[in-house]
Amino acid sequence: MAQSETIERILDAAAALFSERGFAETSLRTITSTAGVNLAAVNYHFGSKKSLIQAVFARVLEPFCLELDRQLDELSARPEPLTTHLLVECLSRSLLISLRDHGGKPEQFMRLLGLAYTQSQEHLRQFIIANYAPVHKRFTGLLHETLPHVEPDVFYWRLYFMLGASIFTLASFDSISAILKKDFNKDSNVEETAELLVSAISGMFAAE
Amino acid sequence: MAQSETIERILDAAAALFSERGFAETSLRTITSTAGVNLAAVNYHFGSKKSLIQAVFARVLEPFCLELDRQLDELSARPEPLTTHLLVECLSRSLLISLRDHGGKPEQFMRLLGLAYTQSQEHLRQFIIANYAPVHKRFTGLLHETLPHVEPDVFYWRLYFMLGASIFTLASFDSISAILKKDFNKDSNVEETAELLVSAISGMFAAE
DNA sequence: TGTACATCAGTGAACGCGCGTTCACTGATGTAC
DNA sequence: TGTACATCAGTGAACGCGCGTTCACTGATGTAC
Repeated sequence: MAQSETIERILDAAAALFSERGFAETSLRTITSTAGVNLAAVNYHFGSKKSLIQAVFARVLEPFCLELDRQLDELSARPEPLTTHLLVECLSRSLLISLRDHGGKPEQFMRLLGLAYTQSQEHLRQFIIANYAPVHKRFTGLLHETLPHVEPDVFYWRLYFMLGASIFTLASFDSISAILKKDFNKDSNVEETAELLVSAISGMFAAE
Repeated sequence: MAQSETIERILDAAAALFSERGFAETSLRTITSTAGVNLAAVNYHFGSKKSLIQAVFARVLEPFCLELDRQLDELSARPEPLTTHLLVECLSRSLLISLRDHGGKPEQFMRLLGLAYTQSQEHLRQFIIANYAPVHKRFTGLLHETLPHVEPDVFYWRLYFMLGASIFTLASFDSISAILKKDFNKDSNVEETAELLVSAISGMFAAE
């Protein structure tokens, strides 16, 4: 039996449409007609719309977490001590590399991540926590070690500041860069913006 | 004719439900049954669901922008020069004061603001820009004057970093503070968190 | 003061529509003998 | 090699349901004369 393309086509269309409009605003009919497959194919392959949403996230989070784990191995093997800036840079690099290697777009990834947090998708939050907690714990543990003077609760809040700044900005990357082009005739790209984010976030962690 | 309570009851219920679930996930039936009014009352008083969404935002943005304008007047009247920290603090204070004076909740306000940016509500973004651009321009203009060494495009990105960190964190305030209570037995309140935000954001603007 | 009318907030029931899901079915491919 | 059957990706049409909106209507209050 020839390997089916249908599943990949559905996932591609769903990722693009979810990230643009959100989950509730995207119907299975829009997804399947965009993907050029039959309406019933989603329920045939994934069982339900909820499971499709989770599958979209798994496909994008899996490579990212593997890459981050690998990059953290490399960084930890170095002789010199870790710094806040090195670790934040490592996080950013892992994201960009894993997306580049799997044909993903950072804007789309970040919009999806933002949706997971802001739309009421309790099943999705639990799915993400259940599957990707270990590498999350590893990263935040290492990062906190570089900031021994920062209290645990303040550190925790700043993690969310970092997450919010990153998700919000890269999720709106297209519209913000369009404004920059219009107002300042300045071209932007995701890599440079990620560098600005890394600097700003490092400054934020070092505050006070 | 006795002043009708219906409109206020609808706005209260809609603000609470929208901020918890998003726009598409909140039906007019849920809103009207929560408010204890007739289903048709929304279309009678507001004309459509879209207009109701805009009315919810107007009720919360109006007092905030007035307060911010007032606070900026006060700040500008002082003899000493403005600083980044003073301005960010002023923004935070205006938000908290305007909400306190009008019975609003910062978490709800921020979740709504987050929805406006992340859910595909073009009509809403245009409505907000059309109505509240002047005070936005005034604030960002003053803030940029305190950072003469920061290029316009970098400044613009950092504005979004600030916005993202604030919206994302305060929108999830309840769940984050629940985790802090559980893991570190630490009680949080919005005012203290806002102070942490102001410090972190000032550090972020001062980075590099 | 009394009456006829206008105004308007609010109502109950129904409308058509798009939604996620289901189901009986098709047809190509793989497997057992 | 040939045949019967199993497997499974994919299909077309229909299902019931909840949605936003509409509409004819009610009843209380305000206004003109």
